[in-house]
Amino acid sequence: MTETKQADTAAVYRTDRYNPQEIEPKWQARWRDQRLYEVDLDDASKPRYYFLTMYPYPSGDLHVGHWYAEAPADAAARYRRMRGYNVLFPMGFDAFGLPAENAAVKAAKEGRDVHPARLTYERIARMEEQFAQMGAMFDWSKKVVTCDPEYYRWNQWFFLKMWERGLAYRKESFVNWDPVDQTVLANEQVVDGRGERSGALIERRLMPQWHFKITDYADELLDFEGLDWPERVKVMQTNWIGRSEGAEVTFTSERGDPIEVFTTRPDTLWGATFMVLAPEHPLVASLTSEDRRDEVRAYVERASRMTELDRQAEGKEKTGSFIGAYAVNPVNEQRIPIWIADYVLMGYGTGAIMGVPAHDERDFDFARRFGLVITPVIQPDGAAPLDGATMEAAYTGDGRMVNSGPFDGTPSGKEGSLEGIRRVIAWLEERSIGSGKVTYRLRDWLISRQRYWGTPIPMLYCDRCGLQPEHEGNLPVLLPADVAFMPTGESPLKTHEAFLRATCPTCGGPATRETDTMDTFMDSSWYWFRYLSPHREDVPFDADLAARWTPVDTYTGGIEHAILHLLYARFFTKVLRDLGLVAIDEPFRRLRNQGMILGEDNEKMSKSRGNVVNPDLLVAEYGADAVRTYLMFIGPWDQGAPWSYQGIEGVTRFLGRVWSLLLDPPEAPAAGGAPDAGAVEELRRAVHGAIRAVTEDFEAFQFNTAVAELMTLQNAMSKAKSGAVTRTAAWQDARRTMLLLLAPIAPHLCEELWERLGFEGSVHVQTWPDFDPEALVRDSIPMAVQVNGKVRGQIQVPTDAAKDAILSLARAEPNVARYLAAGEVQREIVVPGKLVSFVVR
RNA sequence: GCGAGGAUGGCGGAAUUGGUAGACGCGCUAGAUUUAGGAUCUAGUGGCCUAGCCGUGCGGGUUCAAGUCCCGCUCCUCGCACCA
Repeated sequence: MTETKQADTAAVYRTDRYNPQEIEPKWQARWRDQRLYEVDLDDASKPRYYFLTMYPYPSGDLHVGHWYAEAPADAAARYRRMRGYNVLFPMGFDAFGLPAENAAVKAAKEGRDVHPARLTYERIARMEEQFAQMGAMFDWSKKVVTCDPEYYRWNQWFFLKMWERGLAYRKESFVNWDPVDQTVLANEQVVDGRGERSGALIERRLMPQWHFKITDYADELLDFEGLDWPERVKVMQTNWIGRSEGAEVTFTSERGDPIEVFTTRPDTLWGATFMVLAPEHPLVASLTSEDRRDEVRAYVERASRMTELDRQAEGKEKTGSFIGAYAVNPVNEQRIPIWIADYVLMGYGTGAIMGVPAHDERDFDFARRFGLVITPVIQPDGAAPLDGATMEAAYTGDGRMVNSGPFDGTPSGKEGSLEGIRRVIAWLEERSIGSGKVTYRLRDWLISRQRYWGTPIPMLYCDRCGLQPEHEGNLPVLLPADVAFMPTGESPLKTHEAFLRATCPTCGGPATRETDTMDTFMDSSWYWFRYLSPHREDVPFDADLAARWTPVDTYTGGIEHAILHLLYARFFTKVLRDLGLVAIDEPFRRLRNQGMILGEDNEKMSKSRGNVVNPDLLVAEYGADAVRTYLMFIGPWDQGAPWSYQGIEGVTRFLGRVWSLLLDPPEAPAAGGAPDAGAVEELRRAVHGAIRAVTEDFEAFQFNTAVAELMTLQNAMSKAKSGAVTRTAAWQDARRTMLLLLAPIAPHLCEELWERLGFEGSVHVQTWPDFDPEALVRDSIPMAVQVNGKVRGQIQVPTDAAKDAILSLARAEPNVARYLAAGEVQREIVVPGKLVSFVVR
């Protein structure tokens, strides 16, 4: 009888080493079958928490970067759920976009037929399988796929609403043309003069394009009040919006044409000795004198042909051309020459500037290059009077106004006193020659793309009625499936007869459909609302659910979206608010960015370098839990780190140790078998210390130290483990706590152990443990003793008895005892667990 | 140039309000086990001229006490950059 029982016990415990390949698929299937992660959005019994991670583009393969983005986020979401929240953690796919279309074009070149839709849905299916391997708690019942007509019809619907409000408009303008991808790009998508995706040199072209009026919201977008966002993201957006305050002043050509300029230094108006217009400025042609015509035309043409990169490559070396005309400076009636130069940009301010070489570095360079007059009008205090003929650089600092008519002597500048600037603006306004003005670097969002694989813009061209919006009832304007991709890369919509043919919603006559599609950033500007009701056909999203579930509590994703996506998403949320669809101003309350995983060689992973780490192989080799744990342990999440195979071996060992630590039968009890009270106390302390530390780490997104704490707990438990200790309640508590704390990180392992140890239910629906502060208090702790900064020894100190500490010290340190006796101790500083210092005279 | 962040062992990285720097892991060393290797376990591991001294990029400062605070530098990463 006894023998049988022992054999049974052994059978339970003898497993078996930790084998993730066996347990992980089992639990993934069970969680799916039990619908463990489906969220009831109407459950009001618990506080709501919306945890969102940026949805991926369906490239067809989950790489380590996806794991790095999603696995720690999943752990954080699981933690939040264990804290008692009803957590929504959805996932979807950003499914429109160029790669799929380019694949189709490439196939067409090779005589094969590949449709982007088929390709995209295949890739999505494959990536969903890979996502399942991660063991994440995504609620797939809320899945959003942006190339589904049920999704993109709402892009079209929003577009129409924005059209009605004047927030969407079509305008001919200079645009960034990507000759490789055969489409225009938003300013945000041009990096160093090259296309963000293709890397091709961007050309400037004048084309009619669709825009969203994001500039209407520039000021509001500068306000990050109440947002818990990384500083650098806020700074990047602020710089991008580029607000500057100044004045708009009207100069006049000799002939009488008004020429507006923008300046941030109206206090330097008296120092304007020339004007510069952008080469594209509309007045250039008419103002240019006969004798300068050829040269000016040549300059304009050269500038227009230049790519953005060429313009930048010119560096500080200024070029320009005098146009043979003069303007009158309205403040002092001075006659000044008008030039054109490409350092003046048509797209910023008014496309024209006043040249104040004495107080602007660029104007100074330009004046020096072309021998123009330099007249100082700001005199720095306590310096020799500035002389335009001998100045070696522009003076951009503060000083007193000189040579400035009624303002002479006024303190002025950007740094200290703004008095001069303020008074000059008031003076300009009185005389109606200028006014205070705020200018932004931000341009309107160019949303049209000359591509097929995107949301068709629901607009029509009618010969009789002109530009007309499609009827709401006719939405969605479907992308035709039967298209032939041309090797040229040109959008097949342009030649698709059935798509082009439409009926004018106003006159009923024939009309032609717009063939441009929308930027895919449109799709990602509102997808988190759609997760709440992904299949509603009557509204883009359930307003009631949106009211309860948004703004998103925590949003995570890559820093590369600091400007593009995040700025558009904020803009769009404000538009939705103004359309009366939501009541919030900001979409994401808390934002956290993960860094990048580099190859083992500390370089960016790339096929050509051969340093790519394949997560599928990692899962096969180490298991998903090990991959998750390692990615969380590898370093601070926002920083990223180089991959290390030795590193993942380390966490694999840790998980294996947890496995055998919790399952293996204890050694035979020592003689007598009474547990050592000190050891039990030490174990309790380790357990509660871990609860406190891991909790804090999860709150702060410090996953690396959370894992480190659990390793420390494992070490403490291994040390404490003995036959006697394992019979105590403290050991039971330690086992349970270890599983609860580790569950968000290594969900499969913990679920398996939870079951094997006979605990109730699923570990993932348990409540996160609280730590007991009492458990952390030591009755006696070692302290270093420091006197006037020198460590003089170590003593055991009862925490609640500073007096005793002094007495102990007095015994240990004769010198201090002497001071004490002499009453010379000024104060003592006792820091529990740290050290004791004494300050003596 | 402007803005943000950073510099800590052989490596990745830890260090509430200033309180015994180097947690945790990797690597390394020794031992146990093993026919051997691997795996696993145990102990050790900042440096040095080792009763002690020196150590957190450099130079000053504040403090009983500085990786942490202040002043002045150097270097690195990222973002923006002729924006008037």
